[in-house]
Amino acid sequence: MAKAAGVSVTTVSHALNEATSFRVKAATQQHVRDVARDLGYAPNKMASGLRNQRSQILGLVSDEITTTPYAGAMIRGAQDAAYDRGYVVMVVNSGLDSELENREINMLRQHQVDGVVYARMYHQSVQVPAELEGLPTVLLDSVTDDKSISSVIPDEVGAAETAVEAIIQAGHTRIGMINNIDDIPATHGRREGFLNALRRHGLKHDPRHLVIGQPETAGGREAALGLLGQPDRPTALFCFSDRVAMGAYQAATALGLRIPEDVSIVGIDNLEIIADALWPGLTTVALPHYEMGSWAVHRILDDIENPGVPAVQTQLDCPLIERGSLGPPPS
Amino acid sequence: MAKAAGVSVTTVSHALNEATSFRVKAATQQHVRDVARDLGYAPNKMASGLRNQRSQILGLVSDEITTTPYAGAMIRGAQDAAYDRGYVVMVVNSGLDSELENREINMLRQHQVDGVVYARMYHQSVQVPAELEGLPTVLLDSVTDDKSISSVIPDEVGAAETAVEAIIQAGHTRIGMINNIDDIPATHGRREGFLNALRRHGLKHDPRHLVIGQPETAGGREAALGLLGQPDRPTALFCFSDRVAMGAYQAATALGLRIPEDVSIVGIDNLEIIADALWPGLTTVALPHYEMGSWAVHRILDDIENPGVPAVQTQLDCPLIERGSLGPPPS
DNA sequence: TTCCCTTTGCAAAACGTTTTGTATCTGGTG
DNA sequence: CACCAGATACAAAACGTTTTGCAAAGGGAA
Repeated sequence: MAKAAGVSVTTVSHALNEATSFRVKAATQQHVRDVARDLGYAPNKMASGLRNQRSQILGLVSDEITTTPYAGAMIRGAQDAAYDRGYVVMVVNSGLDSELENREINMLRQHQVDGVVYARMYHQSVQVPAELEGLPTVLLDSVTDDKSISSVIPDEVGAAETAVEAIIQAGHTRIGMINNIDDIPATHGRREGFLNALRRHGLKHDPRHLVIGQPETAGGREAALGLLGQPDRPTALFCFSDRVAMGAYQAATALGLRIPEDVSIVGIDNLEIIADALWPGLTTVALPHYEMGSWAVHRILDDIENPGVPAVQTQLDCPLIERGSLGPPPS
Repeated sequence: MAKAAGVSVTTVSHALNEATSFRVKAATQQHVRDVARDLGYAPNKMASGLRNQRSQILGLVSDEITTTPYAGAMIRGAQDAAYDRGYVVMVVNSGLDSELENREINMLRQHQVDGVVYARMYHQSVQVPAELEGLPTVLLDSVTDDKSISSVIPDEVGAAETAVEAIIQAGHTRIGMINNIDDIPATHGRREGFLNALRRHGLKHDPRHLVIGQPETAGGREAALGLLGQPDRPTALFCFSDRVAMGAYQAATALGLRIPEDVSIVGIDNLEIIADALWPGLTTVALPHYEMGSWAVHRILDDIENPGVPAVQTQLDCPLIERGSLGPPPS
């Protein structure tokens, strides 16, 4: 490249780097750039990274990427954000094998990643592996006790409030909830949001209308069969997730109840492949996977470019996505 | 590191690299390794990559990663394979914007990736971008005219044959198919497999029982409503995809038909989130996304380590996954 | 003309490896 | 004792950048 343009490598570097281009005559700069374009020349990041002690690579380590459809949105959010700021993302996933996870983090370190996004596929509390010590780290869809580490999660309470507010606005007063049986943040947050919304509108909470089940379709089906089988059944069901809501659909169908004429159903996730496929479409609250991925990367780059900015724990909003499963209560 | 062990960097390199360790006394080698372990030292891949002209990084460029749940399995298959062979994967995706795609490929080049897996999220025919010229490339879930490029796709014909064979084994003779309306390889391959299986068993093909629709749940629902509404309705339905099959479930339910007692349904995809959630579970043929991702990476590494091996176009088998939607025909 | 300042370009060092060539030491052989 | 071969360790070069310091050239003022 240098010889092609007939100048020294120094000059090439100066000409190509905005910051130092004052060191070279405008005409020379133009010439160098022209030659570079003609040759399809682009600087070798391994060399510049070596010299600058900065690889412009971010690591993304996640757990089970396979079985969940959320992974795509998070990874894409992260990758888009990285691209916008001139970085690139190395993805690594290790299932639940922490031995493997450590070795993979070690590989990322060998590649001199400038920071790591430590992601979970559903909101949970984690222990940051010691291997990440000393590397800028941001938690994605997870939190930890150490408040010096930034994190981003969905606003679980707010999500549930949004869903239940919409149900109340539609006119319902007997509202049931099918919650998750697992002891995870989403379970508690969504329960709290559900109760908040009821309280805010002075609606009495009937404990028999709040049931728990396995957070899959089968669990939702069973729970909904119980809930909708009662004589004073709820006229609307707020479901822990879209998969649970799908079970509620099945239960309603089995009981001969039409949606939303006889019973309204609202979920959480906005899992398009399910929410769009149900008939009628499922009104639900979206979890901001893309946005969280993007936020995490921006945060880590802020940290890298400006070390020492204080850590922040964020919750992102969850918007209501209306399809057709929420209507007025039967009269 | 060198000074910590009290030897030269040369010796460190030789001691740590299996291949050249004969150059150093066994005792010294052990000592160097001990010190390295204590220090948590690991060689800088940017430096070794620069020296070796080999980054040990693979690029994975894909289209819409967001909206499809297949992405996770393909990426994980690729990443696992890469890890096993000491490589790491940079993921990049560009939607349908080929301008952006080119810039992202360019970034991969700057990072000196040793090869690129060019992936699509559903089986299709592609044009390999000129930017990849000169880089080892393998197509994942896609093919192109250029036979010098290796590729891996699902065996569409075989997948359909597997599904329809199973239906025939269960005793059905009047079998319908809901195919995709789009002109893509999967459409043609699955149609061919359907007809092959019928022919092989001497079953007459009734053209009215082969219909097409949008490849989503709504399309499947409409098509199935038509198919199952006829007096001489098929006793089993082979659906283009699991999403279409879900529509068929809805149609069957609407018509008061039980699955599988009144009508059997078989899909393609093994999209767990749907196939597991349907009630009863959907018997379907799995598309080997994980395996394809893995195959693509192994292929590209074979090519890198042993340049000049001839290209190969592969089709991977698609196994039947039995759940509960296939039974004997009503008597 | 002389001096000095500014502009423009280059040489050299450094980043952390790997590899090649060479020096030193050891021990065995003639 | 002299010599040589093998074993072992090190120095130096190279990979492709960025950055710093320096030199050459150009131009203005005295």
